[in-house]
Amino acid sequence: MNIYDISKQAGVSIATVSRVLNGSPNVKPSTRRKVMDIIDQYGYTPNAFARGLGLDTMNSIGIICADSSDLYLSKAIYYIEGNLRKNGYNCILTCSGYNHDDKEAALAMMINRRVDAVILVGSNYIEADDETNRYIMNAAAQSPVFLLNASMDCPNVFCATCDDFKAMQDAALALIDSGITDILYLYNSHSYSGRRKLGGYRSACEIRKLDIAQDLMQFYEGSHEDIDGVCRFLCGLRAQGLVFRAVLASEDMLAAGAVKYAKKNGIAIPDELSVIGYNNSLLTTCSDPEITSVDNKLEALCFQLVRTCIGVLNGEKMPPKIIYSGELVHKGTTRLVH
Amino acid sequence: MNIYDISKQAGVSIATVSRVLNGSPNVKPSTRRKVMDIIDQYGYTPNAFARGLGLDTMNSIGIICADSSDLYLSKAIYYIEGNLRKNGYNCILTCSGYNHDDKEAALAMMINRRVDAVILVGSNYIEADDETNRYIMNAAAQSPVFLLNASMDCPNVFCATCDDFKAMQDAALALIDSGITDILYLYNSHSYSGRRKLGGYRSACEIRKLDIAQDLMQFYEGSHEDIDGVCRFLCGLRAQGLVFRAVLASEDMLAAGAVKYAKKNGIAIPDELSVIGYNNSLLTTCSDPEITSVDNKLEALCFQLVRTCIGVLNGEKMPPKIIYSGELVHKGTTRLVH
DNA sequence: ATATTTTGTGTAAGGGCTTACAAATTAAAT
DNA sequence: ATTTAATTTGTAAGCCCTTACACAAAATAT
Repeated sequence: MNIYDISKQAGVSIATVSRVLNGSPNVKPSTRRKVMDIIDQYGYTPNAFARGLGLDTMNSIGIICADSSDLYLSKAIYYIEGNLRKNGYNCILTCSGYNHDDKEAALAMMINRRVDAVILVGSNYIEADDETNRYIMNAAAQSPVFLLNASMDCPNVFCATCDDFKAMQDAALALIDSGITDILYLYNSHSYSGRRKLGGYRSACEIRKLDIAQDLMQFYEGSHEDIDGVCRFLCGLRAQGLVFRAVLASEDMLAAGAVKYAKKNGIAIPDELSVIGYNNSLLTTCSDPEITSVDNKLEALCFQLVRTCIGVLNGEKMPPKIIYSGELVHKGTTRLVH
Repeated sequence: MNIYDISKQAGVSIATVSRVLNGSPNVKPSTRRKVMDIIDQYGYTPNAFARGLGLDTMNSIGIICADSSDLYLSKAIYYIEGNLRKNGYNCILTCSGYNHDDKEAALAMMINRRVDAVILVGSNYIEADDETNRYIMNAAAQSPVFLLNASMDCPNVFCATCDDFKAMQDAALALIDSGITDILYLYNSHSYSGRRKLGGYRSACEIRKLDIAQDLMQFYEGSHEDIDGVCRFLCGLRAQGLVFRAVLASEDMLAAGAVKYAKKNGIAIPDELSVIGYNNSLLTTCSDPEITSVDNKLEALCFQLVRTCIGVLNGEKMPPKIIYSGELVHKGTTRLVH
C-alpha cells in the first residue's frame, strides 16, 4: 500500500495525497476528507524511508553516551529524549563506552544515518584532548553537535554545562570553613567535567591557603558501580596511614563508598568524617545518613540543550554556551557552617 | 556527493560503486581498489535514506520502555542496545511513560518508522489486559515484537522472562521457613510481572497454610524514586497498628525504603525486621545493611532476547518463550535458614 | 582456434515520497 | 458576462540508492 494506491482509491493525484498527509493548507476540505477516509480505511502510513529521502531528514537525533545504565547518564537520556519527542524528534541511542575509537565510531555512525543533530551526553564523553576535538569537529561539519556537561569552541557545536568548577570550589570551601582541612578529594574520571571539578577543589585550597597534599587527591580506578570497591580502596588508604576528615567526591557513588567505609571502621559521620557527593542522585537518599551532594541542575540543562537544538534546527540563532550553577544540597553527611 | 559522483570519478558505473559499497564478491580487486580510493578521498558515505528505501530496512530496532532512567530499565536498555549494536543494528529509543495511549502511540511511531523489530522493555510496559494485547498484536502484524519480562501468546511476539512467580514464592518461603509469618508484601506495580510476583507470595502463604491478611499486601502509589515516601508510608502503616516482621518488596527501591523505616524507628534489621528486595540492583549495595534481593538474571535475559531477535530477523525459527529462574541473593537484611 | 563457462560491468527500472511548475477550477472584481 | 485573481489539483522531475538482466571480458574446456 503506497501513495499511488491511495490516490487511485480516492480519485485524486499523488500530489494531493501527499498534501493531505503533510497538512498542506492548499487542499479543499472536501478533498481532504475524501482522502483521509481512504487513508484511515486502509490504515495507510507513508513510507518513512521515502519520506526521509525526499525531505533529507527523518527527524531523528542521535544520542551518544558512554553508558546508558549509569545513574546520572540515564537520567540525562530520559530528559533529553522526552524533550525531543515533544518536539517531534526521535532518538537513536548508542552507548559508546569509554574507549576512544568506539566513541569516534559511534559518532560516525550517527552521521552516516543522517541524523539531524548529535547530542553527546555526559562529560565522560568528552576527553578534552585534540583527538576528540578533531572528530567532534568533523561531525559538526555535517550536523550540529550538542554537548551536555562539556565545552568546546567550535562552529556548530553547542554546550550546556554546569559550572562544576565553581560548584566543587564552593563545596570544598564549605568544608574548609567549617574547620576541616584534611579533605580527601576522590574522583574516578579524567573527563572534561572531572578536570573542572578537580580544579575547583584545588582552587578552594589555594584560596584558603591550604597545602594540597598530593595523596589527598585520589583517583579510583574501579567500576562505576562498585561501591564496595570504593570502600576497600579507602580502607587501604587508611591502612597506609593517610589521615582525612572529609571526603569530597566527584560522584555520589564514591561518596556512598565513603559512607560505607566510615561505618565499617566505626567512624562517626559527620562528626569524625564529612562526606560530600556530586549529582545529588538516588544514592544520596538511599544511604544512611543521607549524603550531602551537589545538585548540578541536570533537568534544566537537558531542557536548555534540547531547546537550543530545536532552535538550531529551525534555523534560529542560538547561544553556543549555556552555563548553570550547581548547588550544594545539605544533608546528613556534613555539618557545615553557613 | 552521491554515488553518481563517485562512479564518474572512478570511471565505473554506479552499479559497480554500489557493489563495492556492499561488499559484493563480484568485483575485480583492481576495480574495487580504484573505487575505494575515490570513496576514501571524498569521504563519501551512502545516503542512508536511499539505502533504506531500496532495501526496505535501515537496520534499526525500536526500544520502548516506560522510563529509561529507572535503575532496572536503564540496565536493560544498556544490555539490549549493546547486543544489538554488535549485530549491526541501531536502536531507536523512546520512553512511553506508564500511560496507555502514550504506549500505543510509541508503538505506532516505531512501526511508522519501519523499524525491523520492536523491543518492549520491562514488564511495566505490558499491562496484560486486552487493550494492550490488541495494540501489541497490531504491531506484531507489521514487525516482530520482543518482550522483556512479560509474556504473551501471539504470533510474531517473542518473550524472555524471569520466572518471577517462582522467585517470589521462594523468597516468601525462605522467610516463612525461618520462622517469620507476619510478612508485609509491598509492591508498586500492577504490571505483568507485578502480578506474577504477588501470585508467588500468595502461593507461598497457601503452601505453608498461612492466612493472607489483606492488609499485609500493600500497594505503594508514590514515585519510583521516592525512598523517603516509602519510609513514610510504612511509618503510617505502623501507626495504624499493622504488625509485620518482614517486608517482601517487589522492587529494591521499596526495600530500601523499608530499611530506612526500620532505622528511623529503631527497629533492628534483621533481628526485628527482615527485608527482601527484587532486582538486586545498586541500591542493595548502597544500603546498610545490604539488602537481600532477588537476582532476576537481567543480563542473560537481554542477551537471549536479542539473540532471538536476530534469529527471527535472519529468518530462523526461534522459540517464542525463554524463561530463566530468579535467584535469592542473601545479604544483610535477612537471617534465613538454609 | 573455437566453443563454453565463469567472472565482471553497465543499463535501466524500480522503491515511495516531495514539490516546482503548469493547468484547471472557482471566486471576486469590473 | 467577462476579466482577473485566488484557490485547488495534476504532471513530472527529482531524491539516491539496489538489483535484475543483458552484455562484455576473461578464463577454461574442447
